[in-house]
Amino acid sequence: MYFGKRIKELREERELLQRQLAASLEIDTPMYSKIERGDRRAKREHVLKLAELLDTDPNELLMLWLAGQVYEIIKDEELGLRAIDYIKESSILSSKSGKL
Amino acid sequence: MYFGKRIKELREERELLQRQLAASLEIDTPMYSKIERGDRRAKREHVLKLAELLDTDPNELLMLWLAGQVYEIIKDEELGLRAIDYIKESSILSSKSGKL
DNA sequence: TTAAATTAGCCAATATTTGACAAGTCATTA
DNA sequence: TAATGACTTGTCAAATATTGGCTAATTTAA
Repeated sequence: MYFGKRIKELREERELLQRQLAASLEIDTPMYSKIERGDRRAKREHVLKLAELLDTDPNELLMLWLAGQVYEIIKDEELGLRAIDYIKESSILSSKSGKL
Repeated sequence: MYFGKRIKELREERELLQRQLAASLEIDTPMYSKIERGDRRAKREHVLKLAELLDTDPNELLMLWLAGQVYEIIKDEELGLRAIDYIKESSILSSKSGKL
């Protein structure tokens, strides 16, 4: 499950149209369509707004949105998994102790 | 240990000057300095070239370089670690089975 | 103090991303 | 079949971000 697929799923459950969500996000329908298909990246504010509009957990959407961005970086990289393991190990995120 | 810090370490071990590496990479010294301090991002080709010039494992440098980029995305995000855990779990990387 | 090495700040060139539009497909219905 | 509505595709210019290079400042070492 990835971000675009998830918001499409939720939109269909709520029986909303792309043009309705697009209007709420103040973007045009083609743009929204592209976000749903992963062709364009949603802005952070759009993710939060979508969680509202779709009445769903913003953290779930944010997490999927972030994962998508990280994936974009490592998808073609042999060492991608090792790199994210390395980040986890250095545990700089939770401890706020340093930077990469 | 992060990318910039590591190449600085290696450079000093080899007793090389920034301007020497900069010249080899065909960028100017201030630019190289910024890469070392994490102010600017090295290009992938620069990473490989640096591994050569510093006579070190290219995979180590590439991994650190990737980790730095991933870190840039999640560093200020509460959900950053969950996002990378999610990527690992979905194991789309090794299996090449899908996308986020 | 000098000179070399490194860093900081700025700016223009370049690249990437964004949003908008027009036109297209596809499915449904009159 | 024709028309309508929902969604998608492609293209383009505007807005943003990134890059590289220059000058000047700062730090370091002799």
